[in-house]
Amino acid sequence: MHLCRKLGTTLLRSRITETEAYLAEGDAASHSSIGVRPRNRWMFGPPGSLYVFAIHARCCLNAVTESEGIGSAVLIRSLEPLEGIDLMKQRRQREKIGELTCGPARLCEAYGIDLSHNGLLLFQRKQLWLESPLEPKVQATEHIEATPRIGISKAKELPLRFILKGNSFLSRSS
DNA sequence: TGATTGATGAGCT
DNA sequence: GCTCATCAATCAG
Repeated sequence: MHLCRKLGTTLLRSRITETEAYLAEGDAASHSSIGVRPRNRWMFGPPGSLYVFAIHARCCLNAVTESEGIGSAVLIRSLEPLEGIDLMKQRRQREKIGELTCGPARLCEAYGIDLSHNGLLLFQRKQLWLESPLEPKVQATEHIEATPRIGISKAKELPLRFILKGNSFLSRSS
């Protein structure tokens, strides 16, 4: 899918290349595992809403997946920039395209996403939304692969990170 | 070898 | 329990 963002008069569009799933049950790494708290309450919102959390003075973006009250979401970890690249460079203070949106906190900075976007509904297509591209979603040289998640200390073994293998816009090389 | 990043964890209430 | 930014890991030069 493409992640689209209206920022002033500029349209940002990028292809999602890497995500991680965080489950409602049996997942110690999931923020929802401790129950509803002020910090994580947006993770229990309706499907298609946003859960944005702050970590190390930065933000990370999740899309809530399950029904309201369940507490399951997908962390967007990396993007391949397609449109609005100049604005992303400006926001990130970086010239290299590979440093704009590769990494969960990087893409939030490039897209201007912060805690104020918590609860935003993706399907309302206002500030932030998803679009299904017309061209093939996965190129012939790519395929989706599941790997263990990155940067967590609990439930490391679960294969809940999904990458577009063959695409260079991932949060980590390999 | 220096910079950047980050589903944490120390410290305070 | 909540706030808020460390420093280890990883990557770029």
